[in-house]
Amino acid sequence: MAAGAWPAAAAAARAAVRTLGRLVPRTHTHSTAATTTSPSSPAHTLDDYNRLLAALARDGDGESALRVLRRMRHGSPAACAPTAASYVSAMSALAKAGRAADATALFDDMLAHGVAPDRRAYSLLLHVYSTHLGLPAAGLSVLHWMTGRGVRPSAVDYADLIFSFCRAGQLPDALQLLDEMRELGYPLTPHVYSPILQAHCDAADIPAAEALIAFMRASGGRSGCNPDVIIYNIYIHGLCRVGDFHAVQRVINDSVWNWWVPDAVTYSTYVAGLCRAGYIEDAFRQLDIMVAKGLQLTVIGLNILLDYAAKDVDMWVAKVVMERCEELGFEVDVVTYNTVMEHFSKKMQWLIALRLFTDLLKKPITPDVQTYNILISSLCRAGKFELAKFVFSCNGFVADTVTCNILIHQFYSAGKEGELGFLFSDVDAGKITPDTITYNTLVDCLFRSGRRTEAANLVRHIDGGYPAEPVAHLAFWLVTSGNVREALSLFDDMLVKGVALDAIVFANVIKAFCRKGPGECTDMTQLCSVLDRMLGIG
DNA sequence: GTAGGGTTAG
Repeated sequence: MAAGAWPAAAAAARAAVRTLGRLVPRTHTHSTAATTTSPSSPAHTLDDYNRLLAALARDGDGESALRVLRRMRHGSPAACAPTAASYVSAMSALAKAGRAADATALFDDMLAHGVAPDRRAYSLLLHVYSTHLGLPAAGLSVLHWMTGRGVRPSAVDYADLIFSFCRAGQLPDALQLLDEMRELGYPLTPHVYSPILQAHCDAADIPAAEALIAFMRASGGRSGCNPDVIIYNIYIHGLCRVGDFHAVQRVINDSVWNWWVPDAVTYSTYVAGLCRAGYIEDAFRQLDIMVAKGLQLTVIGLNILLDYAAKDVDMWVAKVVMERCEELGFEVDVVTYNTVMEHFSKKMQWLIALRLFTDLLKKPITPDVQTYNILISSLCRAGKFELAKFVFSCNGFVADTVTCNILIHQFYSAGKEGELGFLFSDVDAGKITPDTITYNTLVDCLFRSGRRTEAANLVRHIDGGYPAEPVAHLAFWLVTSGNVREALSLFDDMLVKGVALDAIVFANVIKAFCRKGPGECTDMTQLCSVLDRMLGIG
């Protein structure tokens, strides 16, 4: 699907660029010449621009879309002023490029340039607010706004909002919109109901899920909203989560009477649920049943099965099952390899993990960052630090924060922190951005290797000073190592700098005191006085 | 609109 769409989009973009190449002035200095040579057909030119923008939207190339838009505004001929359609494409390109906030800014830009938004523009703005930015309330105000301006929202707009309210945990708002849709005569499809059902299932509220499905069935006749296979799959997943496998079996048994046919996802969900609950044998039994029905386990189902089979039964099962799946022509993807490699890595079987990695390279599967991180972690755990460094420096591998965290932890644990230069040079160059876990790990490592002052200095300077989690780690270590006075002066210093003590710091101080050993009474007294000082009441 | 994977914690 995606594989076909991309070349098509790229071809469309290329075609549009070719067309524009003839019509658009190449540089501003030659604009006069270009204007004279180009046929003066502004309508045609605008159409070409919009076709180009549409192609860029499909490609998610926000930067180029903005460039094209600028060119339309400032380049000549002036007749190419962007229309609502141009803005919609550019917004869509930005949203696809992960620049949702820029997309909403572009909508304002459109208004500022006196271009009236059309229905698509409103819908896209609503979509970006609700789905991309996770701000359903803002999306809802777009809905009211467009309604007020006489633009009737589509059923998709409502579905967008319902989905986004559900995801934000605001179920009552979603239900209210559903009512509104019904009152206004919009068609209610399973698509609209599914996020609501999902929300009930996520909350393990099975009675509510059942009520919703019963309601759909009851209203099914005329408006044609019988629950479909996806609805039942969501429900079955919910039943699996609460461990009611009898109900799962019943729902599947009753499927014929309820006009739906269980598919590969139904059974994969069932099998995965059984695995998660520890019923591995039942899982394999259902696997047989589904295969007998001509259904294949989906990749995701397979990956979950492998995950749990390896954990609970025997790690060799994972490798055998995976090889068997490949023989049977089941789809196997990078996650499958990562899952199995991780198990062998955790069991200290670095050679097998490495072997799986080389197998993967021979297949049309591309390893991702996680694959490399699992491999690096596995090699470090086995003490193969040179090999880990080699993998790190392999062509085509781009290390991320997790790589960094793994390496710091493992090299410090082995007393090899002196060899981390290769990593820190990438961090300094801005190729890798440290996160909270990086700093927590560094604090732990520095402290354990006896570099207490360095740990304290680090915490004082990162992220503008004293971020909560690293402070909590430092406090834990100071207390457990008996340096309570240093912990107190750390808190004093934070107070002076106006940094409040996060709850997690309190939690860690208490944990540290409780762990210090059997001298509970004296410790408890000291703990109380430390807490008083922290609260500023001592 | 349906299931899945990597790092720290003493």
